[in-house]
Formats: sequence, C-alpha cells, structure tokens
Amino acid sequence: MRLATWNVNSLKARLDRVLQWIAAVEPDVVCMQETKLTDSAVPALAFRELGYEVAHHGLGQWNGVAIASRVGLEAVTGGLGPAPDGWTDDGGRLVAATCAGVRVVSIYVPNGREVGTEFYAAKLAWLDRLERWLRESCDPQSQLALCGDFNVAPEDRDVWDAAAVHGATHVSPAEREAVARLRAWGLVDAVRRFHPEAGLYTWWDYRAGNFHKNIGMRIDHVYVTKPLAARAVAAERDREARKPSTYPGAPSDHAPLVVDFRD
DNA sequence: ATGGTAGCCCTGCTA
Repeated sequence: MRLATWNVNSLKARLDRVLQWIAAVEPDVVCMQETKLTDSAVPALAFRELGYEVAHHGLGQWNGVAIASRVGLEAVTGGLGPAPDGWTDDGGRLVAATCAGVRVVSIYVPNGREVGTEFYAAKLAWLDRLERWLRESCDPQSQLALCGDFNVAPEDRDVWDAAAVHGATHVSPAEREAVARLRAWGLVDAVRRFHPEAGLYTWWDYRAGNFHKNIGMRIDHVYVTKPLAARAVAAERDREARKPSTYPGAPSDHAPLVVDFRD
C-alpha cells in the first residue's frame, strides 16, 4: 500500500495540481489538509474519475481535512469529539477511515501563531486531546497511520536554522513534548526511519523566496504504529511537487510525503 | 529591516 499526506492549501485552488500529482504518483491513500472546503463542496466526482473515494471533514474557509482512497474507505469518523472537561474541537482538523485494513487518520494541528498567545494554548490543548483520543479510541497494536500537518518540527535537524527559531512556535519544548507523547503512545516516524539526514523539510513560507533559499521546516509527518512500521519499505518527501513548474497552477507551500508498505 | 506571498472572503484575516 502506498500512503501519502499533503497539506494542499485549498483543494479548490489546487485541484488540478493535486489530481495530476495523484495520477503521477499513484498513491492508494492520500491524506489532505487545509482543503478549506465544506463537506458538500468536495469535488468527489473528479476523484471518482481517478478511482478514489473521499472522506472529508471541514467547515469551509479554514482548515478542512480529507482522505482519498482507492482501496476502500470504511468506518469514517470526523473530529475529536468533546472532552469530559467541556473542551470541544474547533472543527475540520481530523478525519479517520479504515483503508485496506489500516486505520488512517488525517490531521491538521492548529498553527499556534505565537508562543504565549491563546492560539498557542489552544494548539497544546488540541495535541493533548489528540493523545487522549488515541488512548481511548485506538490500539497501538493495530495497523494505524497518523498523518498530516502537525505544525511541529520535532528536532533541531528539522529546521533550517535552530538558532533563528529557538523557542518559537513549531519548535518550542512544550510542543515537542506534546508530539513526543503521541509517539510514546506507540507511534514511529515512518519517514525518519528511512531518512536520518538533516533537512527533509515539508514546508517553506511562500514569502521572501524561502523555498528557493531552502528556509523550511519538517512539520508534516507520517506516524505509524509498530505493526504498520514493520511493513514499511520506503519513504519519500516529494520536493518536486512544491516547485512552481512541476504541475499546473501554483504550488502549495507544503510538499507531500509518500510511504510504501508491503502487503 | 516586522518585510515577504498565497488563499479565503467580511479588501482584513490566516498561515
């Protein structure tokens, strides 16, 4: 099974590029984030023509997550659901489905903006709720992939200049600890397994020519349970898809990740 | 040096 994840930054604006990328790479399952669509606005027909069904959870305008699959799409659930303390999901940040026996979860973690703001606190709360959701509704001994835009660079080698961003959002200790707790539940970084080198960024700011200068961060991830990690045979970060010229239309500010598993 | 760009719609907000 070939599994991919990509923050497409508007599936409406990016549709042609996403469809051409899918036709070229032929993933069996594609997690997408920042579709910026309502569920009813999803271009299901265009995906169906390529052989994919789509599960989507979004409110429109902001956020929005999806899973496209050509190997089945069962037991679809959207959102984290309310927590006992009254905490509620702000919407369009998680969708899960079972594809060819693998529980696939597509997430878009809140950006957090600046450390110390209410948005940063909400990001940490969301990650904490996600960890609780994993513990309560998933099994680390099952075949599960948690994919998407985590908005966290786990280590200093995941950013272009650790000193330049020290303590800032995406790299702050509290964010890294929150993501480490996800791994501690029973998840392995499927990309790092094959690529220990520094870099391998998945996001570059549109501004100031940052992509050209390779000023980026590795904030998108494919985290898999150990039974699924045992099936992983290869992983790739597709930098070509971030280039302006490779596919029609403007690129997303994120590059896709592709992980292959043996059947 | 608080810039720079892209996408959304409430031409300001979010990233």
